[in-house]
Amino acid sequence: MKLTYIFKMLTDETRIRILNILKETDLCVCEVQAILEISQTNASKHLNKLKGAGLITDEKKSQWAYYYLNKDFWNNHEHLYQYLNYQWDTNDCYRKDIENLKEYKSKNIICT
Amino acid sequence: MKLTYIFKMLTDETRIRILNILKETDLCVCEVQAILEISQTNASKHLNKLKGAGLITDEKKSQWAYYYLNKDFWNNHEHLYQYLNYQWDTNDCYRKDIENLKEYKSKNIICT
DNA sequence: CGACTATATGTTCCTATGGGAATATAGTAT
DNA sequence: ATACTATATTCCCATAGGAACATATAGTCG
Repeated sequence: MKLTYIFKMLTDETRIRILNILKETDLCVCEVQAILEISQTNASKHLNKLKGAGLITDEKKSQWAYYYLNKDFWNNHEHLYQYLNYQWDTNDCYRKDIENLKEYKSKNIICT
Repeated sequence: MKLTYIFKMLTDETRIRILNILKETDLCVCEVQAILEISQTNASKHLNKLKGAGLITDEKKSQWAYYYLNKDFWNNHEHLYQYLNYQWDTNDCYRKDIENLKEYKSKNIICT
């Protein structure tokens, strides 16, 4: 895997935000869409891109596609993961997304 | 400084190679050009871009522009630096650039 | 001054990428 | 089968970015 290709995955704000919430828990497309307040197309496309690059994986359960961090990848890129975690922790935007995630989860909403 | 902006700086192979050799020593444009075997325009533009993003700094000495890593930046992005160092160390392409750098320096060439 | 070296910038071309809207596909429920 | 939900994909548009070439600027030397 080319190094520049990995960084390209990280040049989009939406993808960084997706990785941030996926580090907390696995999520399906419509949950990502709701939590980050982005369009379905957008969510699906970015998730697919991250999956293609191996940063995340998915698992289909009936009509849902659950996405989660690809442990193998991040174990092999430990420093990068630490770097991202620091950024996520210290940036209000990303922290807000995590709050949204928790609020959303607390509502026990079934995908609308 | 936006996180995605930093990653954008790292999506170009030439820029990654430049950072790799600059971590060893400061270099002027024509040295970068010679060591990486790229065009003068290319070297200058990428160096300027890295400088604009704060990843490197420069110092003008008569007609030369010496570029070097911006310590302040990399101290604030320690994990990212460690990640890059691991990549540079374990990748033959980058190691070859370092060899070229050392060979070039051993010749005591004055910028041609 | 003119010639030369080092560096920076502008122009053009080409490709890559993100987003929205619409559409397609697939699974579920009735 | 029909309706509905979840997800993926296609088309289109706008923009960004890199490379090459030419040109401009700046400093040095004679």
